[in-house]
Amino acid sequence: MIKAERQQLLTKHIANKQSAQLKELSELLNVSEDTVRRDIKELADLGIIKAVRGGAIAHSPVPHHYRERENLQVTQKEIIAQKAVRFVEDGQVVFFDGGTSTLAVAAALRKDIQITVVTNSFPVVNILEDYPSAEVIFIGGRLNKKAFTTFGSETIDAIRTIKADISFLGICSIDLEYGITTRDYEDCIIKKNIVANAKRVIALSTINKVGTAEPFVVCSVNAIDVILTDDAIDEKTAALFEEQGVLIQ
Amino acid sequence: MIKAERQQLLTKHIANKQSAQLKELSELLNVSEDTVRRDIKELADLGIIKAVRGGAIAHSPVPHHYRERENLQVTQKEIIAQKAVRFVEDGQVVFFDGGTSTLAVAAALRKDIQITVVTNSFPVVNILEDYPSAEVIFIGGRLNKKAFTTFGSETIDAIRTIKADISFLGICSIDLEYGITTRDYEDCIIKKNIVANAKRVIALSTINKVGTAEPFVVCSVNAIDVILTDDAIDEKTAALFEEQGVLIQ
DNA sequence: ATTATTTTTGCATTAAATTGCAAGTATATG
DNA sequence: CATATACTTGCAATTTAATGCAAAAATAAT
Repeated sequence: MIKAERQQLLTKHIANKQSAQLKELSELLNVSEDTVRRDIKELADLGIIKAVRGGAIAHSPVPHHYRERENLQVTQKEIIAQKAVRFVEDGQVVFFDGGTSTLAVAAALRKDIQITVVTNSFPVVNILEDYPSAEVIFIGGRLNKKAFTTFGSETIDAIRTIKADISFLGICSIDLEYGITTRDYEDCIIKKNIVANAKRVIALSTINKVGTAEPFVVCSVNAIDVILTDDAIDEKTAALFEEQGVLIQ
Repeated sequence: MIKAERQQLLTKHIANKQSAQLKELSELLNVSEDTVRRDIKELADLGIIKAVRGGAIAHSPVPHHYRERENLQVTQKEIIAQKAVRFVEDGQVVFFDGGTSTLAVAAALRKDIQITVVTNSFPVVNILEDYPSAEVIFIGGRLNKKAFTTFGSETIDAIRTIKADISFLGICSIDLEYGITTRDYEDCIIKKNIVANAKRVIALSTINKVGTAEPFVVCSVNAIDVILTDDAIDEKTAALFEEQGVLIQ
């Protein structure tokens, strides 16, 4: 049996049984437990199943709570957030996109800030509940249970009626040639409308997302006003971004 | 059985039974009480269940910060909620007003229910995030940081565009003569529009709210289809309500 | 076809995690 | 206060994971 075939079988088995042990898989696939372990690791790296001690389990369909994922790259996001809050001034209308980067920015705002926040992200609202002087406008729509945001035509319509002073945009991928791109279609449409309706767009991107591209195009690089990253970008690339009229920090 | 599988089982068991003791879990999972204790600790650290002396209990479906007001009348609200869920059927569009009574109803829905929920209440969304088959439409607007709901003209506009099969209305005060009334003006406007746009209005009221009145009038009693209370109402009053075409339970 | 190169696989060794037990400590309950 | 119950801690036995290495298989190059 070829490796790919074996891994397909393994995946299917996990999908049916929800979980499986090394020994059981080793017997089923007629290979050593080491090989099963390696297969599991490969499939887990691709996000297809989840490797656990003793075997593998199916990926949980819905995350328990969005706070779980908040822990990824906390320090990098903190760096970006500190850069970002300097752009926010009292009296402004500020839009927060979904995602953990923008969430970190919201959490980094000083408690007494007097701004109007517009968002379609439930986690952002959770943070800002405790900010007495921040007026919060929530953009309604259909609930995305994975991202904890709203989406759909109502959301789009609402975004179009508000022209924010600053819009913080969480970035999936950004590239000089391809612009800003996302993996998710609905997310792309939302971001497109955010960009189109903001006076100033500030994109938040960890350095490893720079120079990558995804299927759905949000906008070209020159539609962005500022890009904030967690680390210094090499001078050559920085110059190329600045040629496009983008401030990169 | 591998650890991950065992912990999944434990989680499920707690979710069903709401609580469990060490011995019981030890027998169910065929491991020592020490191991159960360690599993509980791990799951508790992830926030999935809550460890207590002697075993574990389910996390309250309502997040902590919403719970301040929940202290009072939990059992009464549970009684109302159990009455309420019987009115909900798969395929319906159901509106949930803000407030703890309606929240209790949302929490009492069975996990696999297939309905479309419309609400302007953040706590309701928090509950329904874990309901895989429930489509959730959130009504946007300005954030009310005390009630954790949205309000304002956008909210009203959105409510007007949706005609729910059932609307659950949390009641401040209800009286045969004065009808349904509230203390808060904005809340009154919201409720007014909910009542005007629902096919069937189910009002939720603890018995002590019957026969009281507040400044702002939502609607007269005959605009309500059903009133659910936590205790039997005296027959004379009940008859008077039923004269107005209201089913009272 | 033959050789070289890469990939895959299984095994041995080492490192790490899990588990149950026991002794001591803390907490509840009458 | 006394007693029972539950919790903590350390430890040893067992299981599982990671790593390096060599043989086998597959693939590419000649």
